[in-house]
Amino acid sequence: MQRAEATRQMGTVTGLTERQGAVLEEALRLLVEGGEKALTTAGVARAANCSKESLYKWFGDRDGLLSAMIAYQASKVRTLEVSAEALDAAGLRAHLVAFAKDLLDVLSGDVSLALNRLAIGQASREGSKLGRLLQERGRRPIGRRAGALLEAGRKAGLLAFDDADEAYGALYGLVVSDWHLRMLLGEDAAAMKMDFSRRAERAVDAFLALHGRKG
Amino acid sequence: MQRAEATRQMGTVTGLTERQGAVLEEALRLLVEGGEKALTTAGVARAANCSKESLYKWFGDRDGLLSAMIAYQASKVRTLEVSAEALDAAGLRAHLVAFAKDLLDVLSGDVSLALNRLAIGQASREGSKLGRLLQERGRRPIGRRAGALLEAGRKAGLLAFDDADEAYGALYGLVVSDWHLRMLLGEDAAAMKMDFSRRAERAVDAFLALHGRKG
DNA sequence: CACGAACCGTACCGTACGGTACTGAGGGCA
DNA sequence: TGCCCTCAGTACCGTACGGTACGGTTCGTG
Repeated sequence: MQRAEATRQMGTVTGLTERQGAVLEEALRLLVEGGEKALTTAGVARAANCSKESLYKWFGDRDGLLSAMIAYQASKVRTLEVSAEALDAAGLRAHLVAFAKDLLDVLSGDVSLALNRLAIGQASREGSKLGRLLQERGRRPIGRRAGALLEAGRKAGLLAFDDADEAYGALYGLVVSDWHLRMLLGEDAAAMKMDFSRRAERAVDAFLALHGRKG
Repeated sequence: MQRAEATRQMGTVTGLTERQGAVLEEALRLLVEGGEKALTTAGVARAANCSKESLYKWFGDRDGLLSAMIAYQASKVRTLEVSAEALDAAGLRAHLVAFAKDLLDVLSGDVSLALNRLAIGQASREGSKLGRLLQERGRRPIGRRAGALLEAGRKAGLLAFDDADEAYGALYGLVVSDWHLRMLLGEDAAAMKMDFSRRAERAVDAFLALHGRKG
């Protein structure tokens, strides 16, 4: 029974057993608490009550463990798809504000910050494998959600822009500005976190002033 | 004579001898080439033809060396002050575009990216001492230059905004968007670097559409 | 010339990490 | 019952790094 439970797959996507997911969970906890330096193979094994040998069997080597952590975390964050309902101006604004607030919440999350720091720290060597993984699994889904929303807004005659990527870039910049970098550099996220809603609304209003039709 | 030259101060600000500056230069080169992993005390000593003992005498410990590298690099980047001449609309736009292009150039520079990666990698532990140093020495001078420019634009009746910080945040976001993070994650900067001028102009035009007076 | 300060080169030490090998226990399966 | 597979726990190895100590050299100074 215990054996069967351990072998059962977590989800069809990840290809990990529940046991392995629990190990990755512990690894993420260690990373959030102490940074990359605290993420040693012996430490993960101890924290997760497993042997180093199992770690190497499951994930290959330390880099494999790091990649698995990113993939695992990305698999947990599900971006809700925008409903294709008919949009009016107020609905579009509400959707944009919700998107902006979600974006700020995700970027300021402990795990997100820790994984971004990890990938950035490794970006100089090894062809930035982790960086690409983080981009594909973390950033691109968010961009797709925003892209669909912007496209829907244009189809409904509420937005005007030539290049969807450029419009999304403007929205992203207005929402995030340099906050992400400042949080990555260690500025207290809690102090900045106040009033994400207000910030999201101001940014969306500015974006609509740029790309909204008939104000 | 050679001794006297070695003792001469580089600049009144840094408090470093030329020899020490040359050592930091080599350390920065190593950091840019191989990332933090390549920045070992033995490696710096070998590359700079100095002894590890001297390194520890001059900079205290490894963290002191890292801090000195940031301070040294910041002392080299001098932000040209905006001339307080009378501004017209075209002049303001030109100044803003120049600022935006400088900002993109600085952020995409090899040394800047390497130092940001270094500080971000260390942000989790030690209270992010390097991160704060990088903010104070690197980011704040740039912000002051932009702030002065925006204030001059408002005084000349060319710009309208309530909060200068918020206006600067919008300008920064429109110019940089997520490019800085993507470069930090290892995305090829050279491929993105094309057409910084064009990007700066589009961003400034958007900013002026938001905060410019009489368009 | 003699003394001392600064410094280079190198050898050295303790430690910590990544990765491997071994042992023993528990449970599925015939 | 006996076999086998998996895994936890631990001991082990090689390496690499931060930091320290020492011998030898150069150069300024009295």
